[in-house]
Amino acid sequence: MKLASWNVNSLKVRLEHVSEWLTLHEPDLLGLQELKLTDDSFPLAHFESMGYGAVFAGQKTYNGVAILYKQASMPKPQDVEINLPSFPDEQRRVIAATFDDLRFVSAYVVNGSEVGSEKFAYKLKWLDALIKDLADWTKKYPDLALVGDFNIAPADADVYDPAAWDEAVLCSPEERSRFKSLIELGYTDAFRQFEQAPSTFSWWDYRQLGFQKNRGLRIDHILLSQSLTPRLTQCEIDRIPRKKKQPSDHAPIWAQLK
DNA sequence: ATGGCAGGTACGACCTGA
Repeated sequence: MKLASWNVNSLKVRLEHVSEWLTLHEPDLLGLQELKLTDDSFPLAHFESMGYGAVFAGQKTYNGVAILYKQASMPKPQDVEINLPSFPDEQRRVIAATFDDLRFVSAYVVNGSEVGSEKFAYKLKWLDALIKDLADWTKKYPDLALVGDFNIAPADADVYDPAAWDEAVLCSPEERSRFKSLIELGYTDAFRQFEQAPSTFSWWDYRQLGFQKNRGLRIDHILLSQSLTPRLTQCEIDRIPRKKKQPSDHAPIWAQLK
């Protein structure tokens, strides 16, 4: 089974890229973030014509998350949940669904703007709620995959210039300690279970040739619960879509489970 | 310290992203 995640930065603009990637990789489950569209504009019929079903939670202009599932291999999603149960929010940042015994969560963690800002405080509170709710979910659903844009680079190895990003947003000790709390619930950072090329990132700034110079961060992750981890056989970040014309600033990440 | 690039909203200029 192949699980994947991609922050598409507008599904409307990226629909062709997503469709090409689905055709090429045929993931069983794909979590999407930053749809930037309302539910009435979600291209459900298009995905269905490609053999994918979807559950989604969008809003105007910002945020928005979805789960695509391959209809040939996956049952209909059960117990669809939107947002964090312990954090009522207008912003659509989480969608979760169960496929057989697998709980799959697609999350778009708050960016946080700048360390010390109001948005940063909101990010930390949001992450505290995620830690609490993930603990509860894990009891209920032992086989759980949490995928998405975490907006946290867990370690200096996940940053092109750790000195320049020292204690900056996405890299601060407050954010990293919360990422660690997620891991300490028994989760595995799937990407780090394998030997990886140094300086492998999942996001690059559009400006100043960020991608061409590989000035990036690894902030998109696939976390697997303890019972799921032994099934993990491969995890890759796919840079190819980032090379296309009019790309998302994020690359997709995928994991293979046996 | 600032701005640079991109998308959305809405049609000028600003907000947000990371």
